[in-house]
Amino acid sequence: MRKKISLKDIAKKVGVSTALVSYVLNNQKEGRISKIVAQKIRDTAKELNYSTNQIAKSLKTNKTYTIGLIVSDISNPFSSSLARIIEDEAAKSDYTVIFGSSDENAERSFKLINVLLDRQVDGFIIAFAADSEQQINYLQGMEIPFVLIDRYFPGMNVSHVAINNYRAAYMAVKHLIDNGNKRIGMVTYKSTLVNLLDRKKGYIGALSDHNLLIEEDWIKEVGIGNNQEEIETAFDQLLSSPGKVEAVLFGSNILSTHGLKYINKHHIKVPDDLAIVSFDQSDASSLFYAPLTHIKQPLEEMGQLVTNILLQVFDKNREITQVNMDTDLIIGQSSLRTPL
Amino acid sequence: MRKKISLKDIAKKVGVSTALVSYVLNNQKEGRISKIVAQKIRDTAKELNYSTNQIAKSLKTNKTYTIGLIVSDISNPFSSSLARIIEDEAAKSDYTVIFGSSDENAERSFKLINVLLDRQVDGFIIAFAADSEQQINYLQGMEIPFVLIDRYFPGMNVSHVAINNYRAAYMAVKHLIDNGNKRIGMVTYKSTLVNLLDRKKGYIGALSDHNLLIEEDWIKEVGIGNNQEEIETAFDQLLSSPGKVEAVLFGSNILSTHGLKYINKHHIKVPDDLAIVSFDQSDASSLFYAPLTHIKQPLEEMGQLVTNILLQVFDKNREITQVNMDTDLIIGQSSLRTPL
DNA sequence: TACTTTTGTTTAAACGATTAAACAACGAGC
DNA sequence: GCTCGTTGTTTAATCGTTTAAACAAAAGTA
Repeated sequence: MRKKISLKDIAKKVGVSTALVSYVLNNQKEGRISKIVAQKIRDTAKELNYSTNQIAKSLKTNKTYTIGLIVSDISNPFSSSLARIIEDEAAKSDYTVIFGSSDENAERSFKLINVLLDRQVDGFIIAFAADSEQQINYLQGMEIPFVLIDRYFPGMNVSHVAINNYRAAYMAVKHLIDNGNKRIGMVTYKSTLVNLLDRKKGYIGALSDHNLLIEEDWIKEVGIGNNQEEIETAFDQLLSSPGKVEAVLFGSNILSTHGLKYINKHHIKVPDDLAIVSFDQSDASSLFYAPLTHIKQPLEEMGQLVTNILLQVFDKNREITQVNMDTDLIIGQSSLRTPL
Repeated sequence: MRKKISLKDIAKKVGVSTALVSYVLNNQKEGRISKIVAQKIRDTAKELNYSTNQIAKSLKTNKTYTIGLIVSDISNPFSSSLARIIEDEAAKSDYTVIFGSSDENAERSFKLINVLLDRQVDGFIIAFAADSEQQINYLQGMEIPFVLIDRYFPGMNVSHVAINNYRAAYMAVKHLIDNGNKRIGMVTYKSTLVNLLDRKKGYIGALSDHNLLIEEDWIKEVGIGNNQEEIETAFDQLLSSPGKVEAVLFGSNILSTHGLKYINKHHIKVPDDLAIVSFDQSDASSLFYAPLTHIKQPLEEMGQLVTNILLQVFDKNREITQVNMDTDLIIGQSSLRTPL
């Protein structure tokens, strides 16, 4: 790689000190610098196509204008959509984003954090895996700014942006109940992540408030690196009489995609044989014959908010902000049983 | 943010110079350094939880171990899958990835490149937008390593990893022809990108080699920031008699997703009323009632290869490597017309 | 005229690492 | 005892910026 033009090069060409060049190019000491020299410096900078070496600048200023983003898996649409929103929002304030995928693995996430710390990121936006409390303590110990996205850890005094999972699940199940379903199951992840537990609680809460049966067997939990197979057995069980469910709530878009595949394969009639509501949708669901009723997360707002909270922390606003946004329930055919 | 431990801190604590600490921690001057002191330095480094300030190291060594990745849109599954593969492959060699989305816009891409250059990335992996020849010249002028992914520009002496688009389209259309289709349309992007033009050429080549009609009106080109609407009118035209097509080739997974939505909405019978083949699939297509026949790009190999080519260039292997990989045609129901 | 201020610019240290070169102490060889 | 080579460590420059402080010259004030 050809060597880049430095302040020194400009200084030499104009015949001044690098300090003066730096002052001019950063618009500092305005009024103290002769207009003629300033203009000459600016012209030469442009002529030589100068641009700052951010590495050097960062070393001096201890600021990299870089945000570390740790998601579960960047190839997952939820993560990548978020990444795009964060990228755009960060760019507005001249920040760039370095990312890494943790695969819901606390150890991997810890490694990533350290790699990014060595690179002196100014702060983090993190979707922590389960059991990451000590990583939170670690980051707090270093006093490095960070904001959680999607996930939250009760009892930990940390900023986060997520949705109101209890309410979302509650509304979804209530909707199913309102539409005549009584035997309602849920397919979710086996996980100790509080956002997922809240979804389960919301599901149970709605059933309980409406005096409906809560059956252990109707809550199916699959592994996080979930495979179609696990979903298949879960469904085999949910749909086998006796104890067959009439409706099911999916805990994520990936789960519902797998579920819909099963449903397609076994020619189950939605919503008449089985009513469905899901957390999030995917491109996939738009192709399902019965448009999917789903909980819609305000991803755009969430991504922008989480970025801006982090930027505010950079500006020394050290308050803790914990936001659990409300979601909309988008009603499609998949949950609207044909009246008899 | 709490100040990080530096070499100086270790040096002071152990009572040696920073140089010695640096040598020890980098395993240099082995055999020259007393084992006792070396051990003491290592212990203290661990005790103080030292880790390198990459920014300082980069400034001195002029190497950031960072790869700039410019994709069309990180929230698009093709890009994000690729990003994940590149992330993993780069991590194996201790590189991190900074990304940006160009939105197929050459100007945006140019800005991104400069932002990443200021951050001293060691090289780029880029899916250039159309009309980016001068950006290629720009990068070559600075002698900064870069490799193109997915896209290529004939006549430019640049490394790239992509697929053999002509062959892929040719095989897809041949498959349709072999299955009895004669009136075959194509839905693609309006673009001067050579990879897309090659797809069109492959489509035309196959038709021509089999002495089939090539109708201008059967090639529908939609804008890149494509919307469902454009696809709808394209399909309205393709499927209106006279001149109705029997089969269609989609130029990308996004296009086919939109197309499948249309097909669902209008209750078109696939493959009997319309046979379909697509470039790439998505989660979406797996939910379509007729499993989608599609051209499968070897994304994993491509991502790994492009990363490794770049890493090789870093190691002063300055050869140009241009790879157009072969694709597989995955045959599903969507193209297999029921024999009469 | 002799000061203080203002204006315009330079000096030099610093950020945290790397690394060639210098240096000191010691043992070996003759 | 003198030189030389080896071993172990330090010195100091450097990467490209930033920035407080110093400085010099010109302008203002009394």
